[in-house]
Amino acid sequence: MDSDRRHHLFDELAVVGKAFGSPKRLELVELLAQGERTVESLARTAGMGMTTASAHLQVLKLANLVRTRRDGTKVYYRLAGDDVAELYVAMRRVARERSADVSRALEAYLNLPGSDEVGLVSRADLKRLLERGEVTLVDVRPPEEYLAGHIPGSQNVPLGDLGAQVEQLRSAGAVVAYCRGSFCVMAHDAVRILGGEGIAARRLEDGMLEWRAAGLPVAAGAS
Amino acid sequence: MDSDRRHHLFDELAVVGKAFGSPKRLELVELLAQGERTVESLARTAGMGMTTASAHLQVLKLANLVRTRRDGTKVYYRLAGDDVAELYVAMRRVARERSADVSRALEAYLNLPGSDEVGLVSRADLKRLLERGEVTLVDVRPPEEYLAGHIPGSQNVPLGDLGAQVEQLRSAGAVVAYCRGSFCVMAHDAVRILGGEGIAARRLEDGMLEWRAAGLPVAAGAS
DNA sequence: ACAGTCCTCCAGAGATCATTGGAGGATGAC
DNA sequence: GTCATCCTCCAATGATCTCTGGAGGACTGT
Repeated sequence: MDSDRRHHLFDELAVVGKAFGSPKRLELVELLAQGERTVESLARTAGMGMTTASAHLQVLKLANLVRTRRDGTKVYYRLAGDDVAELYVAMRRVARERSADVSRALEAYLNLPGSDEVGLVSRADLKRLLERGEVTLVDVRPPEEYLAGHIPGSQNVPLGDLGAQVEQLRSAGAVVAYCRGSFCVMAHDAVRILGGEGIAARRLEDGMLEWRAAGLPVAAGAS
Repeated sequence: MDSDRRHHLFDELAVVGKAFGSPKRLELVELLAQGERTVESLARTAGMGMTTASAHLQVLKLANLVRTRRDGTKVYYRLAGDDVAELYVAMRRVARERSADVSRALEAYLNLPGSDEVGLVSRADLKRLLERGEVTLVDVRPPEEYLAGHIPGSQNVPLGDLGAQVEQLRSAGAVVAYCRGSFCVMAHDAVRILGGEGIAARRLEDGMLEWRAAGLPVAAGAS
C-alpha cells in the first residue's frame, strides 16, 4: 500500500521532531553546540542525573543528531554537524517570533526589562575588527567550553575571573564579549559588570551557537 | 532562582519541538504548506478522523505555528507564516542528510531505485523561463490545493486529468511539472506518464512547500 | 424554531515517554 | 589480577500523549 510507505516516511521524520521535543534535550543541544563534552560534564552543567542525561543523549543519537567519540573511560558527545545547530537556531527563532510566551520567558531569563541592545557588534563587524587587530575579544564562558571550541582570536575570561582582569581590559582598546548564544546571560552580565567599572564593552550579536550555525571557523584548545 | 527561569524558557521552546514530534502533525503541516484548508478536508486527505485531526491542529495552534479563520460553519487553518514552512523544510533536510533510515523511507515512497533526476528545473531557471513565456508550468496537485495557493503562471492539471490533456501539452513548448514538495510523488508520476506519451516534461526542483518556504510569490484562486 | 453541518471539548483506554536506582560493561591505573 | 571511573542498559513507576466515540457549541438555511 502506498500510504503505508508514506506513513513510514513521516514516522522516520518525526524522530527528529521528537528529539527536539523535550526541554532537557534542547538544553543538551544548546550545550553541545558549544563543543564536544562528556556525559558527566553535560549532566552536571544541565543539572540532571547521569542516567537521565545518558538516556536523552541516546534519543539524540538515534535521531542521528549527535555523534560520539570515546577517549579512555570517557565518551564525548558532539553535534553531528553544523546543520543541527542551524536547525536548532531556526527553531528558536520561529518560537521566539511566533510565541509571546517564549519572548516573555526569554526576557525574564535574560533579565532585560527593555532592550539594552546598545553596543551590539554584528558577526561581519567582528570579522573586520579581528582582521585589523582593533579589538579584544573576550569569551566569558567556562574554560571547558572555551577549550572545546571558540572564536579564533578570542581570549577566555570566565565571568568569575572578570573582576581580576578589569585592569588588563581597561588598557585594551575596544572590548567585545560573547558567550553561548542568544539564550545565554553571561555576555549580558559581563558587559554590565565592565560597564560598572567604566569600561564600555560591547556584546557580539548572539554567540558561539549562532557562530557555529553560520558555518564560521571554530578554534579548539588553549589560546 | 535563576535555573527556574531557564527551565521555563526551555519548556516554552520545547512546545514547538513537540509540535513537530508527531508524524500526523508533520503530515498536516505538509498539507497546510500548500495553502489554507478546513479541518474536514485535512482529515480526509491525511486519512485520519476529524477529532484526531482537530486535536493535532490544536497542538499546532498552541505552539503558534498555525492560525485559523472561520467562514460560516467551516474553520480554515493555515501556517502562521512562511518561517514555519521554512523550519519544516530545514528539519526535513537535516533528517534526510543525517539519517539513512529517512533517505531509505523516502526512496521507497517515491519509488526511485536510483535517481531519475534528469530534467530537473531549478527555481531560478523556472523564474527566467516564466518571464520569457517559454514554458508551460503544470501544477498536478488536486484542484483544492491549487486554489488555495499556486505558483503564478501555472495551470492546474490534476494527475487524474493528465491523460485527457496530453494532446494540449504535446503542442506546448517546454513542459515543467510540480506538486507539493520534495516528499511528494505526483510530479514524478506526471513526468513518467508524459514521458510514456513521448513528451519530455521536466520537473521543478522540490515543489510548492519549498517555493513558499523560500518566500516566493504565491497566487490564490483560479488560473 | 428546527435540522444539518462543521468543528471542538470531554472522558476513558491504550500506548509511549521520563525519571530513578541498581546492575553491569568498557577502559585505565596500579 | 583488582579497583575506580565513566557510561549504558534494565526494570519499574508515574506522567504524558494518542486515539476514539459521544456530547455539545457555532453557524447556516429553511
